[in-house]
Order: sequence, then structure tokens, then C-alpha cells
Amino acid sequence: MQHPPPLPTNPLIVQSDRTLMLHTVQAKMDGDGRAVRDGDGNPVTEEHPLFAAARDALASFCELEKSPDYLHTYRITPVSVWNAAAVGVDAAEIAGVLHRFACVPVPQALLDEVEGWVARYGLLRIERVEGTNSRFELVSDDPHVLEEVLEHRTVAEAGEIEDTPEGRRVFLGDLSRGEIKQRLIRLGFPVDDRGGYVDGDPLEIELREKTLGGVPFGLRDYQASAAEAFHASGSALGGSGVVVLPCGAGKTVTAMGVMNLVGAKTLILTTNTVAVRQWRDELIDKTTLTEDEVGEYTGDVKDLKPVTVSTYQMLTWRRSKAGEFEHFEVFRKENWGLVVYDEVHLLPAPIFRVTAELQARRRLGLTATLVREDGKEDEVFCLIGPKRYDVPWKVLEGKGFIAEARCVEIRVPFGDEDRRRYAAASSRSQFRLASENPAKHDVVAELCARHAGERILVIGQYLDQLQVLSKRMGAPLLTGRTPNAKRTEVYDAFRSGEIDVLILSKVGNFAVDLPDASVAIQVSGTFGSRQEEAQRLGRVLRPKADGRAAVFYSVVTLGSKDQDFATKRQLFLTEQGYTYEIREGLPADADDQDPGMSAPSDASEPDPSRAPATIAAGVRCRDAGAAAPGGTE
DNA sequence: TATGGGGAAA
DNA sequence: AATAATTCCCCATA
Repeated sequence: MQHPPPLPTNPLIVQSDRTLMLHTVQAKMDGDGRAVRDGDGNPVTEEHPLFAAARDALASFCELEKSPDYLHTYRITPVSVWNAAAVGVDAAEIAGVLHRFACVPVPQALLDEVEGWVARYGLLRIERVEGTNSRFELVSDDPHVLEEVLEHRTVAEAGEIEDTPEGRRVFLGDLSRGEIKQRLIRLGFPVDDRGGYVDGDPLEIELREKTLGGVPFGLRDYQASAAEAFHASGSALGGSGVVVLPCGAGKTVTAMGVMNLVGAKTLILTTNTVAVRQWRDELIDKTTLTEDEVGEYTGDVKDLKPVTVSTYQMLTWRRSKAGEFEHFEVFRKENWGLVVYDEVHLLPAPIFRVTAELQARRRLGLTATLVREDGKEDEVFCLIGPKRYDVPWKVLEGKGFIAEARCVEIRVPFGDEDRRRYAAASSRSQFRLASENPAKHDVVAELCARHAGERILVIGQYLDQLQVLSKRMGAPLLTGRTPNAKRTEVYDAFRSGEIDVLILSKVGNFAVDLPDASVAIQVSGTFGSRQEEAQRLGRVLRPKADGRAAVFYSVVTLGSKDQDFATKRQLFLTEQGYTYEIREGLPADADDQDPGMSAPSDASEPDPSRAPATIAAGVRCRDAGAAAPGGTE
């Protein structure tokens, strides 16, 4: 295979320790090829012309690890490569991307390693024993591989081994199918499960052409593609796995597309009761399913219907530590044709145990990110299935399916007194002190003033801090304690415009019924939780009627742990192509072109005088992700 | 039928 | 690694 030699002007460095470094900027040159310098003699930089393309190409097989301003660090992991392999990316394609963007030679050792990982996917397969329904065999085209993994006791014990003249064979029952996949992936062998599924009790599910409310309805092209990529025409090549779509891109609707293709009784699992009801309402509104066919199974109501929506907690509940999973037992008796897992990145670990028993059912995972804070991506991979489809956020933004968004990090210094307290504090309390820095309050107040007339959410982590803000802004505060009735009341007032500012505790991360807003101000967050950041941005991504961009502010304390964790939280969004403009303190109105102004469509020109101007330029890069990785067409 | 407390989870 | 808040469930009251 011929690859172009590395060009010194390329943005990527590939290291043999599996980390990749991507330059976001390059030195700006004048017509004579000399570096342009500013008034102080410092070189001027501009966004690297290949940065966006490289970022999007890398997204399909790497994880972004760090994203300081000028140099982003990625890591190639086995799971990230297997997910790519599962959608048909091969080693040559990965090597091609690395070579295309590299500025120094790509280490051969790494290429070999990646090739080894890609080759491992599918090296072991699970196939159904012909003529049976629930008997399977672990097979490999290479008998040595089978011998090799059987040397591990954990693997040998999970199957039934038979010695035949042709060699040893490994048979699996219905229940050991998931177990052996878990054990094998821990040894570095991702199994391609072609065992197929039981069809489940048939149930006709058609999509309406108009919703009950009379709104014309149909799958968007990417939703239909995602559904088909998952279903794979009903073959054992698909039928299980994860569809990755941004918040607001219509995961529920995509699931309806899948339900239509599968056409069988469906169990939908989600994170909380509010989400359960929303699923139910949506299903009745947009499909031919009737009230009698869609059941809610929660603490309040226990309806078992052909389509049943329940929560994860319901599934894993038991009376005592040693007791049985009573609700799961109820579900287990039903002949489901499809199980839908909403928000797979939040799927609690005990659900994996339960899911291991459900390998005979088709399984659809839905999520905005494959990244989990607990590092259990491999469990998702082997028990739910590989990634079947994804669309980068920026692509949907470019098509107007989600609102354009600016992310701004505002760094606020401590007051003198607080700085001393911070310095003297034990390292365990420093994060909280920095998070609750009262200097943030002025910034929040000012931001709210600048965005007057817009719907603004202020989201934070500490109730004390939020209470102070609530008083100061005269805005209502919603916490986990707020009763449902009060919540609804406040939501209504916010929706109608009676209230402009809403202050939210962690409820804001999950509340699905939260009204639309165009500005979010984050004042504190959970350590380095990337997915929380994504959820919060998701709050403002619903397209705006007037087409205006959304703004997401993250207010952090300058030079503190708060700032460090904020950087970590931003990783996922950076991976998705968002760029954070960094501001030290609140810029004066004049030189600040628009976070305050609500002009809907200007501001697409980067202001070269602004601090990291080249970074800011990336924010508006609409078609950055046009070459969608992971798509199946 | 609604409300609130307790416990557990992650 | 760690913290705080939140969620859910069931059950007991009214």
C-alpha cells in the first residue's frame, strides 16, 4: 500500500504509545512565506486548514483525551478500533487517515497493533447450531485461536466443550452467550455474535404521516439510515448495537423506525419516570400504536402491554440483597422481539448482568456518546452491541437539525480574601471553594442582563450557590426537592416568557420536560463529567424559531481546580467539533462582539483581535463535519 | 389518591 | 481518588 510521505505542514503526530497529537493552528505566513508577527513580535496563528478534516476523520476510531487550545490529544483504544471495525472501517483505512494527516512518520508498531485489533474483531464468532433455537457455537476460522482462548479457565468454564475428531468445539446455551462474550472481551477478543435472535411476538407498528396533533411527520434521512443500519434487513449481521445521535436529533423517532422494521413486542428501558411518560406519549402520537398497546411500568403504574416502557431502576430492584429481581422476572416471561436501551452512556452496571441473559433479543442502544465515565465501554460493546451508526453533531448543526451553538468559557479570578482561603484550604475542599467562588455571581448577573429577553438557564451543582443566585436574580430555583406540581408551574411560566431566567440544580441534567432555552450558563459542575457537559449543552440545542444561535457559557474560577475540571468536561464536545472561546473575565461590551447581543445571524466572522482568534473561528465552521465518519452509505 | 419518609444506588 | 445531589423504589400514612 502506497502512502504519501508525511508533510511537515500536516497537523498530526502519531506516537507509538497510541496517543495522537493534533495541531489546531499553524503559523500564519505572508505572501513571501514569512511568519506574520503581531505588534509584539509574536508569531500570529490561524486555524490549521486540515484541522477540521483530521478531527472528523479521527473521530471514527479514536477518543479525544485532552483539548488545550493548540494541541489536541487523542488515544486509540481497542474498543474504539473495534467500534470502527464493526461499521466496516478496516486497518488500511485507519492507516490511510493517519498517513494523510501526519507530519512525521507514523510508527509501524502502532499500525501493526491497530491491524491486530481490527483483525481480532470477527476472529471469534458465535453462530447458531443449525436446526436449533437456542444452541450456539463459538467458532473461529483459525483453530489455534479457539485453542488459545480455551486455555483461559474463565472461557472454558462458560461453554460446554466437546472433543471431536476435527478438534475441540465450544457450545453455548442461551444464557452463556453473553457471559462468554464478556469474558472474551476482557482477554482482548471482541466476539462477532452472529447467533441471531428470536423474533418475539409480532406487533405491527407503523409511523403516522401526521402526528395526532396534525403535524406532518416522517423519518429524516439520517434517522431512516440509522434504523436500517441497525436492522440490517433483519439478518444476524445487525439487530443489536448502538446508534449514536446528539441530544435533540430524535433518538426516540429513530427507535420508532427500528420498531417499525422489527415489528414485534418491544421493551423500552430509560432512566426515569418522566422519560417513561414522554416515550409513551411520543409513541402514541407518532405511531399507529394505541393507548391500549403502550404500557407504563413504573413505581406508580404497572402496565404490561405489547410495548412496555420502564426504568432501569425498576429492572434491578429487589427486596433484599439476596432476593430475586421481581420486576425483571415479570419482563423475562414476555416474548420481546426488541429491547431499547435509552441513554446507554448512563446504563447502570447491574443492567449489564441482566442484559447478558437477553442476548437472544434484538437490542437497540441509544446515546449521544459512547464515552462512559466508568470506563465500561467494553461491556456496552459486547452486551448491547457495537456502534451501528453515528452522525457528528456538527453535521446536524450544518443541516439545521440542531441549533448552532457557541461555547464560551469565562474565567473569573477569586477576590483577594477568597484567594487566600483557597490557597490555605485542603486539597479536597479546594474544588468546592473554586466552584462556589462568589465572584461568579456578578458575571452571571451581567450575562443575564446582556441576554435580556431570551430564555436563560443557570445550571449548577451546589444548592447553596444556586440559592444565592436565585435570590440575587429574583429567579426561581428548581432542585430535586421541588415537587412536581411546582415544577410544572415554573416550566409554564418560563415557557410563556413570564420568567426569563431559571436556576437549575442537577435536575437540569435529566429533566426531559424542561422548556426550550437559547442561553445556558453553567456555574459549577461534577468534577470532570464529560457527559454532564454534553447534556447541559443539549438543553439549548433545539433549533430556534428565528434561527438564532444558542450560547453556552461555562463560568469557572481562573487558575483553580475548577478551571482544570472544566477543561476535562469540555472534551466530549470538543471531540464533536465544538470550540470553546476562552475569556478572562467578562469582556467589556464594546470589544465583545456578541455573547451579549442577540443578533441572530451576524457574528459569523471571527474577530482577529480577540484572544485566541483562530480558535474562535472554528466555532462557526458549519460544514466542518461534512465527511461523516461512521455513516453506512 | 396523594404525600412524605427511608433506603439504596452510582 | 473524591463530593454532593438526585433519583428511584416501596411502604406507611391520611
